[in-house]
Amino acid sequence: MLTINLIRERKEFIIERLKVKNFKAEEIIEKILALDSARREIQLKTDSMQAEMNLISKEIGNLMKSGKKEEAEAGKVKTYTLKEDIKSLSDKLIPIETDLKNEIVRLPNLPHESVVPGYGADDNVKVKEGGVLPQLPETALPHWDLIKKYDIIDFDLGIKLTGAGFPVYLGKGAKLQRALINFFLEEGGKAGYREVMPPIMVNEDSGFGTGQLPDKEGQMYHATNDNFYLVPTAEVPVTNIYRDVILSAEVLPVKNVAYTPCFRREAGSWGAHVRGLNRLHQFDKVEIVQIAHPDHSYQSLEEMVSHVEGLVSKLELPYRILRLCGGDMSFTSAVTYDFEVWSAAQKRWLEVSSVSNFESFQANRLKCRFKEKGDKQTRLVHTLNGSALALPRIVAAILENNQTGGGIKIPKVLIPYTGFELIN
RNA sequence: GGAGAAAUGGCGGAGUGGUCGAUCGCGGCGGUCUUGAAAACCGUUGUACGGGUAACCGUACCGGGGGUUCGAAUCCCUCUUUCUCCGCCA
Repeated sequence: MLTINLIRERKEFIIERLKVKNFKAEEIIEKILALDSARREIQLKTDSMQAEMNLISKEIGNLMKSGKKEEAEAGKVKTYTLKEDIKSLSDKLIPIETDLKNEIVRLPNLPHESVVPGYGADDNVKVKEGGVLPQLPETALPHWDLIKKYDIIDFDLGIKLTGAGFPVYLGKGAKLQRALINFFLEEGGKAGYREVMPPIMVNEDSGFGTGQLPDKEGQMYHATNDNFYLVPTAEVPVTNIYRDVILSAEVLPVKNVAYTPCFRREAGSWGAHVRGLNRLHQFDKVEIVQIAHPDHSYQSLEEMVSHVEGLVSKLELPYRILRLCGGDMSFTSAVTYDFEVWSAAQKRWLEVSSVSNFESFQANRLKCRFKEKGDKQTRLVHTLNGSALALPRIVAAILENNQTGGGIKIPKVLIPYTGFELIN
């Protein structure tokens, strides 16, 4: 959520910037500014009426004390109409404030000045490519055939237990999941992230804080009896730790890493290119989250990108890093880097990580602020997060890229975690 | 799930209708003293919105929401959370 001050002061700038995200902001901004000035006008009136009211009440108190009952009664009479006026004015204020918030929430985050305009994946900018593309024989199998061959993931069983998109990991398949989770958490710890194990259901306030609610309501599983949402990513509970919190500047950046299963309804668009592990309703992910000083958040972003790069290269997966164009970025992001790994049998790049700086956009919703030592004013922090990493497509790439006649080779760094070198 | 008690500033803890944004203690910050530190002493100490170039001023906030009253931290209703006891339970 953009701050009202920014909208007031830099209207034209916002409109220009949002064009990069192909978002037409003029109309909403005009509406916001009109509501905002209406709000201030009413508040000014109610505040001064309230001040008068407080004054009269004090006088009545004093008169009562000194026994001047009649004068006190006269004072009371004065308040009756004043009280009614205040009530009717503040009743007007409520819908204005609601409308104002509803409108502000519709504005996406401003893309950073370095973000290029564009409409989709084709306009993204390749920043870097690493690793070696494996040469597989013509007989190489896609991962959905490999998992059947070695009996390590069962989709049909998942359909029986729950539904499509809820795979059951078996034997070495399950151990591989656990190994990857542990590997990612350990690497996060080495990079200075505190490990967090959060709840995987969150309340409405948390959903709002990170921007899933109200817009993306349909993308989350909703436990309606208790009004809880299954988390679509650990970003939600972990970032919300800092909702309504004022940090002191010395503790920044705050770095947390968390593993959670992730639940996404992802209505529509199921077909050939989302076969196997390419898209699931439930999957595992390790997420890194930073709360940063606004002056240093881009340093944090670069650090996170190189952390993720370290992970994919340690797993010996060919990868490329993209900077998303305006049109392909999320609503809340200011800058996003996507990581893709090469899936050799599908002959496709698969997105395995998205690392973003949200600047103060989430912080403003979260009311997460910090204070400089000796400073009276609070300022909004910057929040950042990134997958480090999401498991299913990493598994798909490992399975496909490392297949041999004798089985699937486990990347060296993972062997201490899996306890085996080969899936056969 | 049932019965009872409670929720106050960073923390502890007063305050049961009027000058209370809130006594006091601890902590934090600034200072005096000291070669330095500690101790002692003095001062200071929340957030948001609005007005003002600023100094500053106004308003709101005592778990959340609503009500009674000229006036609510204090009374009433409701929700949430915590604690104690009982029940159930991995």
